Amino acid sequence: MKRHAAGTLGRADLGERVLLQGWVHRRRDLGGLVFIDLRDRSGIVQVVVRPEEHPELSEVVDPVRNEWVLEIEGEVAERSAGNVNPDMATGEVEVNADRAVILAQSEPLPLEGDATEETRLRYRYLDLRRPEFQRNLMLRHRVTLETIEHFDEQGFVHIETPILTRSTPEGARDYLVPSRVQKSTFYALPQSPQLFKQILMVAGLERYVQIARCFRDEDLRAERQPEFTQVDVEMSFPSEDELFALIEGLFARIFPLGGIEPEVPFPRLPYSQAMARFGSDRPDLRFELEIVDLTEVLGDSEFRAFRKTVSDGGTIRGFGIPDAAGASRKQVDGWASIAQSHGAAGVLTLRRQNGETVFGVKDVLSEGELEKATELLGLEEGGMALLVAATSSVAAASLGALRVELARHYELIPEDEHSFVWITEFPLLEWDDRSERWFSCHHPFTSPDPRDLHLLDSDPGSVRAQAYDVVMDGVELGGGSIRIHDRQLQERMFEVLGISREEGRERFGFLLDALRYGAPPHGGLALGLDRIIMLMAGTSSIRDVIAFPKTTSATCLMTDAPSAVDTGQLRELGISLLEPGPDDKAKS
RNA sequence: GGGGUCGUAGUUCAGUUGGUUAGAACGCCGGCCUGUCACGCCGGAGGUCGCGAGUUCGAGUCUCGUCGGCCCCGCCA
Repeated sequence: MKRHAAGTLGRADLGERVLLQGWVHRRRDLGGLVFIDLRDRSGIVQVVVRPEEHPELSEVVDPVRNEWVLEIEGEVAERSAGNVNPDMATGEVEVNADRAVILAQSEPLPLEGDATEETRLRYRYLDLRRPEFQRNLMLRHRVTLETIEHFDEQGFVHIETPILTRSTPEGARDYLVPSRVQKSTFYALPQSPQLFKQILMVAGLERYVQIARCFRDEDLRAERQPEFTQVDVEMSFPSEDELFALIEGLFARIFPLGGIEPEVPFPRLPYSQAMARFGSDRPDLRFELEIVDLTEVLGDSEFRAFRKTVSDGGTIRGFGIPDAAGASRKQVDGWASIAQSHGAAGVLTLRRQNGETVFGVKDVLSEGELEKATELLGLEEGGMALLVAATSSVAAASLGALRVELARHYELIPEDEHSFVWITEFPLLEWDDRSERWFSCHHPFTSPDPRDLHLLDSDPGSVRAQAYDVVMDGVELGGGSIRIHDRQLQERMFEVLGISREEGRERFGFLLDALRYGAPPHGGLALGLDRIIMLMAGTSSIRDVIAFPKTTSATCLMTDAPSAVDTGQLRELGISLLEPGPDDKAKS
C-alpha cells in the first residue's frame, strides 16, 4: 500500500484505508483508549488505538513514547461533532488504527521547543524536526529553484566554479587548504567566484549565474557565517538599468513566496545621500527619523564642544523623534553609549516642551540657534532630538545606529511593510590610515564612473564607482558593479591601489592576460541567499535558514568541527604545528 | 582584539543581605483512567550549581582566571 501524508488527510479521505509512517508527536493514554498524534513532513494527524477492539495492537503501542517512529495502518474516520479540533489542519478526521509497527524507538529528547541555541545547535537534527524549520528549509528550496529558473528564462547559464582555488590576499581572510602534492603550497576557498565569473565573460558565455558557496574567515554576526551562499550573477554588454531590472524581476518573483510583494522598480539613492540622511549605506527606509546637518546653525555657538568639533573639520548632526521628550536620563545614557561604541564622545539632547526648546547643556545656545535647530529638525511639542558632534563618518555611523535603535524603541517600524532600495554611486576608493594607501571599497576590478575618471590621479577619494548595493529593511542583500574590461585601466587601478606590476602579475596575472584577448564590457552582482531567505522567513538570524550553521566562534557544535587531526595526516602534508591543538593526544 | 549578556535537574528557569536538606514547570519512571488533543489524577527518581583558584567558620551567591552560547564594535576588497 502506498504511504499517505499525515498532514493532508481530511474529509475527502473518509472511509479510505491509509498507511502512515512518521514520528509520535504526542501520546495521550486514557487507559481504555489511546490517542497518538502522528507527525511526518506534511503535518500531524490523530491516530486512535482501541485496545478493546485490537488487543494485539494495544500491546505494540503500549511502550511507545514521544518521537518513536511508527508505521500505522487504519481507516480515516469522521470525528463526531464535539471532538473536532479546529486548531488542527486535519482536525475533522482521525485514523482508526488496526495495525502498528514500531520502526524505531527514541530516548527522551534532550531538547524542548524553547531550548537555548547552544543545546539546539548540538542536537541540530532534533531542532530541524520543528515545523518552522522545515518550513524555512522548504522555502529556501523553493526560492533556489525559482531563482535558477528566472535566470534560465533570461538566458543565463548555471556554471560551477572551483572551490579549491588560489588565495588573493586583498579583502577578507582566506580559508586555506594545504596541498599534499605540492608541498608548502595552499589552495584558498573562494571568498566569491569573482574572478572566475569575469573570466567566463571573456570566455564568451555572456550570461552566468551560480548558486555559489563562499567562504570568509572573519568574525561572525547574526547575519554573517563563515560559509554562506550567494546568488552570483555576471553578464556581458550590460547597463546598470538592465541589471537592476533583472534583479527587481527576480525579487518580484521570489519574495511573494514569503508573502512579500515588492514594488518595482526600486528607488535609487546615491551613497553620499544615504550616509548623510540615514547614516548608513544600508538604510532602513520603513521609517523617517531623517538626519539633519546642523553644522551651519550650531557651529558658531557658545558651546565649546561644538566650536571645537567644527574647527577640527567635523560636523554637528542629529534627528528628531516625535513624543520622545519624556525619555529618562537612563535611556539617554544608553543611547549615548551606542554613539560611543561608534566613536562619538556622546549624545546631546534637544527637548521641545511647553512651547520652548531646551538644550541638554544649559545656557550655551542662543534663542536664535535653538529656533533654527528646532525648525530644521522638525521638532514639535513633546519631541526630542539627539545630536552628535564628530567627524563626518563618526557622526553618520553613530546617528545611523541610533536611528535604528530609536525607531525600535518607539516602535516606529511597520513590521508588515518593506522597503527595497538601490544604493548607487559608491566611492571607488577609501583611504586607510594604518597602511597609508588606498583600498577598493568594492573590489579592485570595479569600474570607475566615467564622469570621474579624470580625478583618478588628482583626487582618488572623490571618484565614484559604477557600484551598487540592493538593500531591504536595513539589510544589505547584495551588491555588484560594472567591471573594468580594459587592461590598461585595470593596470592603472592597481597602480592607484599601490599594487606593483609584479604583484599584480603574480596575484591576478590570469585575469590581466584574459583582458588582452577581447574582453567584453561586463558587470554583475551577488546576492546573499541566506539573508534573502531570512527576511522572507521573518527571522533575525541566518542560522535559522541554514541547515547546519556555525556558532559565533566558527565551530559546529554538532560535529565539533574544526578538530585536531592526527600527526600522520599532517606529516603527509608537510605541516608541523607551532602550538599543540586543544586536545592534542599525540595520536600518531 | 575589545565591550555587553547568559551558563543551576534530561530541558527551560527561580534561588533574598553569603547560612540548615538547592526549588518549580515540562520531560522521565511506576500506578489509575474509553473522547483526549499542552489529557487528567496519585506516587517516585533525578544536581560536579560550566571548569579552576581565592576570600570566608561557611560560596549557587563575593573576587580573579578560564571555557562555552548569544548580541555588538573592530573586521567582513
